[in-house]
Amino acid sequence: MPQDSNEKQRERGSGLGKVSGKQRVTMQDIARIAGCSQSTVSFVLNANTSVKISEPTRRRVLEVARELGYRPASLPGLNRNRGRSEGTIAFVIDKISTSPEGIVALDGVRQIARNLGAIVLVAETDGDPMLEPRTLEMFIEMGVQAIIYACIFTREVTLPNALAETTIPVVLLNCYTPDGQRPAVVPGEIAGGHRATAALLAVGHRRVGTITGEAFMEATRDRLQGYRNALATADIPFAPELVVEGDWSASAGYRGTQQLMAFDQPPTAIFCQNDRMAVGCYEALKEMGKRIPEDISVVGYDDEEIARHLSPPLTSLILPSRAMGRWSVERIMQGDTESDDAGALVKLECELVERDSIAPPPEAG
Amino acid sequence: MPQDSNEKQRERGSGLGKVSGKQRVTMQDIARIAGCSQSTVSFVLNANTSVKISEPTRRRVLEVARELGYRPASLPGLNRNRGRSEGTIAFVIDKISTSPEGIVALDGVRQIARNLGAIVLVAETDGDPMLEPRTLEMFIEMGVQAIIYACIFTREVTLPNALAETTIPVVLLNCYTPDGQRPAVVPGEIAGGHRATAALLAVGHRRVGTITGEAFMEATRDRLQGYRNALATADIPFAPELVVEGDWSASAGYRGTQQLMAFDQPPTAIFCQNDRMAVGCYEALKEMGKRIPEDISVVGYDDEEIARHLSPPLTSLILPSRAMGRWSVERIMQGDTESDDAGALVKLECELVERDSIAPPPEAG
DNA sequence: GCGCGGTGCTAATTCCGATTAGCCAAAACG
DNA sequence: CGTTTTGGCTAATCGGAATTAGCACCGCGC
Repeated sequence: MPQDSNEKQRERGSGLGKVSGKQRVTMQDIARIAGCSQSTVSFVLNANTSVKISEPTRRRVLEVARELGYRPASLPGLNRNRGRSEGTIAFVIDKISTSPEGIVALDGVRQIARNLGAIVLVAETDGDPMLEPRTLEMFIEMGVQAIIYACIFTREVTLPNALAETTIPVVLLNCYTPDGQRPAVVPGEIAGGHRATAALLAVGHRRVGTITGEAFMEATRDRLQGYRNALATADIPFAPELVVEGDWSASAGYRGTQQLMAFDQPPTAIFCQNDRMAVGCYEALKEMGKRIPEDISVVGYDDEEIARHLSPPLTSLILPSRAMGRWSVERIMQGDTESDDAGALVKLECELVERDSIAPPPEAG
Repeated sequence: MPQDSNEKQRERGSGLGKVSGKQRVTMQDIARIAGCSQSTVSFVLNANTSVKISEPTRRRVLEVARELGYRPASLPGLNRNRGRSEGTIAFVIDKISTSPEGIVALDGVRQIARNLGAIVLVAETDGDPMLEPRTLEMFIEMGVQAIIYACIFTREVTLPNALAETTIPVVLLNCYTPDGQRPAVVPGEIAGGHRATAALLAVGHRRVGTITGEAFMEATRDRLQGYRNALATADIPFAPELVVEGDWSASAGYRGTQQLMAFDQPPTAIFCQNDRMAVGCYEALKEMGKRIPEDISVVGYDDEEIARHLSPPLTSLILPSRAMGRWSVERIMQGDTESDDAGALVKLECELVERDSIAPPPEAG
């Protein structure tokens, strides 16, 4: 009876477009569009090596699968009723235990997720080349709603295959891809370096030293860039000798400070590009009998717990970890509706926390 | 052919008992044992109301399903090869961000899990009465291999339903049930309090004050118990006035110390039941012009980061968080083979870290 | 004693996706 | 030039679970 068949078709087809498209995307659908059999789709999607699939076919299948937003329908027939891992967001990070930032970012994620009733699943991969893909694949198979891929150090990453190929929303936190394949958030380090330096310039300092992190790290480059920008803005020529390379450690701060203070014209302020180095800086200055901030001003970066407990309390910049976490979730949610400019790299501001380690330079009164 | 059928049965049945029983438990299996059809099992397990099932049948099915440890086999054909969430351990904790212990415990878990190639999934529930069960159920449905249920404060818990009912291994970390339904690890706080006090008694102190946490907390009770035991062991009568109730905060340590030192016969040593209170204790003592450890000895507890940075460095006790994490995973693994004494409550030792805050009492020379 | 409806269940079907076996054509080989 | 190999793919089938349709039985009113 043709009418029956028509009716069935209509029923099936009606969900096309938006309307929460009743029908799940199945391997059959992909096969039809990609012009191959369901089996082939199965092989491709499972990367089953027991059967060879040509590269073009493989790609076509992958392409279509992505376009249709295929997901293993997860369960056999259960697809429709039980939403296994619906409402869950995966937070995958390389290292979470070593520094507080990861945890703070996670906290931001959880705050927002909580409001939405979403469960946040966390996995730490140590950047392990075996563990990480396995973890990501597992999350995807599991059917999480979105993945937040975070790095403990701000850096460029090549998107893991699993993430490059998946159709579920992915947000990069504290890392980004060169081609902006996925939305990403990082701290505005250049602006931060600028702000830290400007805070010193604002009260009259003209010779501002800085102790950087390791040269190869982006945070170092960017914070230094901000430092230079601030000097330029204030029409102060950049003096290379006032830049000392450190390695984020307290002892590097100690040595760097000694080096800076040994000049005939030592700086009247030091911008330590993280708080741990500021600790070493404090120590060196106190050994020299210098008072902070009367004799010399200091600014840190990262606003770690210790900044509050130094004497005097250290002016520092807050890494927007929590805000990045929040942004990620918000981005995921809005992505549901408007997912056009997928590849925007967003930078969030590093706020300045003014404490008592800055004062006008001695001469400037 | 009866032989064939026999063979098949043998094949199926062979996995009974240990031997990792190849075959997954299917609805068919449940149906056979419960004496009904697969459909019926499906209806019962999905609480599908479109078909009526009598209460006795329903219960029988549920019972059998529980006994066999039924799990939705998850995927359609995937059952055999791909272990979706096989090799994953769920770590569910109430609060992880607020204090380092949770993270350290997690780290211990991950260390061991890593060696086994297992992925650790973390979820923080805030102890939320809605979120927690949802999270646990999700993990169970997801098919994780085991669940570690952790609390940030040592305490007795009533096992969430999801955990009480599930057949997958569950370990309690830093909490336990009164009836020992599941294996559990907690720190040996009584022994710890004993050890802290004994360290003071060993160098000659006879009047040892202590500042406790909040009275309702188990850690407080146990550490105090250890303190009393140590006194008793050294044949020193317990003096109630030397016990001051605090609340774990630095200011409680400060006030408690003032209170203790106001006696005609002030103590020559103070056991602060956590490091934060020891910070307040140090402060109070310094204000009074007392030297540590020459005039008065101090012991902390928890060995937080700050203990190392006090002046003089504080002798403290390490919470065995990492060890508890490790123990949990090991327990899970051995549970595969020998799962008899399920309900053992294991206490792990709190190690004493000797630094420079203990010396013999002034008079005792 | 006969339809009638409800309860409790099952047989049969269906769905998604994995897997096996094997087809076909092009490449390599003799 | 015929034969074997092998790369690339599909048809057919299978398995777990949901679902539809409907069967058997029981009590009930007439």
